[in-house]
Amino acid sequence: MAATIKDIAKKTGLGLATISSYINGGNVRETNRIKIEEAIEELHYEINEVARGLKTNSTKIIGVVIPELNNIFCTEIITSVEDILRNHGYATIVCDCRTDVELEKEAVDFLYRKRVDGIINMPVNAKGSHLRKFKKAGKPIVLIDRVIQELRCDSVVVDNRKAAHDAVKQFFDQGHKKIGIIAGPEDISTANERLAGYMEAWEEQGLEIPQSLIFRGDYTIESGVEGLETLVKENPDMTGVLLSNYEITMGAMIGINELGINIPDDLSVIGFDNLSFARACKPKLTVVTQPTEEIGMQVAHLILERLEHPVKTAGDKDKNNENNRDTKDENLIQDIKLQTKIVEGKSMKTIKE
Amino acid sequence: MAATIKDIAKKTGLGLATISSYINGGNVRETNRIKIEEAIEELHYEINEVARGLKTNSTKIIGVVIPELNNIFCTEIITSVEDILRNHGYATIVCDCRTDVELEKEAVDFLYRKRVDGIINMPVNAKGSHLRKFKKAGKPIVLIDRVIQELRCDSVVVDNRKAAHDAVKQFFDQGHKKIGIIAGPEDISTANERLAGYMEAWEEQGLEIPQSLIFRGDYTIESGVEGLETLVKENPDMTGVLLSNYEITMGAMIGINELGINIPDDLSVIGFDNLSFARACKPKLTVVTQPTEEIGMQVAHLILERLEHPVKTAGDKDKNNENNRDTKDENLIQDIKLQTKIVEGKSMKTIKE
DNA sequence: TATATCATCCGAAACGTTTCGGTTGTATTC
DNA sequence: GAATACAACCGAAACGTTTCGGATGATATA
Repeated sequence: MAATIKDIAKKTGLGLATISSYINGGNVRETNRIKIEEAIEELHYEINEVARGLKTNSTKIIGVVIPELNNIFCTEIITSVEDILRNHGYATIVCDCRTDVELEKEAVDFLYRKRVDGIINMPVNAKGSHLRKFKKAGKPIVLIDRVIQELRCDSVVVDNRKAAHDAVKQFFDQGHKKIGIIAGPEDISTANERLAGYMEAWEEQGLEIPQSLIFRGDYTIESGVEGLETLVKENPDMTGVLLSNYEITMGAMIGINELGINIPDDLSVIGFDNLSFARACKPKLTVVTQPTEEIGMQVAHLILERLEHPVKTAGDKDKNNENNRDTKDENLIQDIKLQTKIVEGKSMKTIKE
Repeated sequence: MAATIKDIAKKTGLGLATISSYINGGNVRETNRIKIEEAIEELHYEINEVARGLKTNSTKIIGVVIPELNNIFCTEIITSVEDILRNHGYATIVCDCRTDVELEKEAVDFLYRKRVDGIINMPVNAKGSHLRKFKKAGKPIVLIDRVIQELRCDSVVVDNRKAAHDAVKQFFDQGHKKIGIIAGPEDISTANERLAGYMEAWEEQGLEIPQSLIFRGDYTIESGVEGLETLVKENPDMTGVLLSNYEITMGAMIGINELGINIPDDLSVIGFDNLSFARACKPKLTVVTQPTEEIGMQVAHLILERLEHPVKTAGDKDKNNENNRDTKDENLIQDIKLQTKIVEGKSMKTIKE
């Protein structure tokens, strides 16, 4: 049906190899160049990337597996990643796995069968078995936002512990004593790190944390609503609360709205991410923001680097470095950690002694 | 490197065709089944979809081209589409074209070269030349949200005119007289339809619209901020405003916040989309909501239908129906139009006579 | 003019599947 | 036990590229 390189060869009277060479940037005689271009135009020839991929054993596609497409933190990063990869000739297949481990594995397997050249993953949890195929095949893997202990590979994360610590410290500095947190689920490392930062700030004050001030949500809007209502009910004396991701922040604002709580007079809050949302809240929210665009840039550059200088797999090593096996790889691994910052709003009250 | 069907054949002593048949659900003797499965396990065989795609001339991939990944309206729809397609054995490649016509064309061309089986597009503007290749190749196209006049193909849209009309009518019903709108850009059909609905409601009242009440934004947060500030400044007597998409709604809320305007006492508003955001606003916003999940479902089913019963291209027709050319196709085309609904909040004031 | 150099061109083989048409072997029927 | 039916099996060709090694022709050099 569609025109092939053979049709072009036939039409121009040239050989297959010549057409192929021309298409891939090779030189041909001027008269032939014209003939080829005319034939391409006339037959509506378009290169068949499937065939090319089979032959070259590289698809120029990077797989991206994220827990949720419908999540601004993810999409901001992906937008940034895509931009850079596209400018380097790579396309992306984005797979949303609905925060489901099964679907995540399916997505990774699917991408493997599609023979993508590398994979970028914001993992659902801290296990990494689903990525083993890629590791074994020597194809680059870059993790976003969450690291996987059992799988050594490049990653880009933010300093979650410090982010939460600094936010909670700000509460203490402003004279707050009862500071709550709506944390994320236990199987997500960022959630645990943020909770750890929260605890660390308490420890610095030499204070014991009342357990009732910690609510474990699951990074959803609903858990934000529920968390806020629970915390407020169980801690009538709570004066501040840290909302540990964007969905929880939004959920908490809904709860605050419905309960008729006044910010910052009744309660001070520090939210997370999405500056536009923070500005649209009344009063404007103080939030911790993550450098999503920067994350995307780092991720993209990391994987491009690996695509050009692949890490040797164990099988490739020659006799010389049989002893220091893997050490080279290990040394090459890059763990990039970026810093968050706090953008001041009007949701924080200063409590006088 | 990676194991192939040949390796399995060699290892099991069976023929190539047998392995292939087994992989595709064919029957083999029980003893052979075990041998094959063992070999697959041992050699870590994974089917090569690139090779399969070349041979079968079908990739089981649907391309999705949208103006912006970083847009909740888009991602909600895609999430829903993806879910259904995946359950029918199709994967998706999502391309964000940054609301740029050039990039949109590049994305479509890219997907064509990748030989995707069909394409779903939320077009940047009303021209459709970028999709011609797919039309010509007889591959299904489904448009979302915006129709393209010159290109007859399936589409799923919402009744934008009625959506805006009903919202504005509600303002009039509540006694408002000076009702503004922050509209979208002129080259996007939904923006024009919503503006038309706004005008229609005015006409029903037999009133002339002061031009100063109409602000043309571009569907971004920034234009929402700017639009609100402009409208308020130029129309001190404006009592209500319709915000014609989610970004504009958020932007307007930022503007309202910064100007210290009280809702609904100083100004009543009706926003668009994203119910969670509406609930998080203070007071809770009244919004027009679009059925994103339903849109996604319809889109997915439409393209699945077409994949199974492809429309005949002009070239395929035989002599018998040479006269009624294309009529069959035309009749088959489905334009699905869905309705929005208004979710009441507390951002609307009733004005007494 | 003869030789060397170099750009351009070429066909065949290969990538890993699916599929066609045909062969083998087992079970069923008479 | 022969004839029949049918499931299971098989190799070769094909899908549309890239690439290898070599052939051809034009130009520069002697």
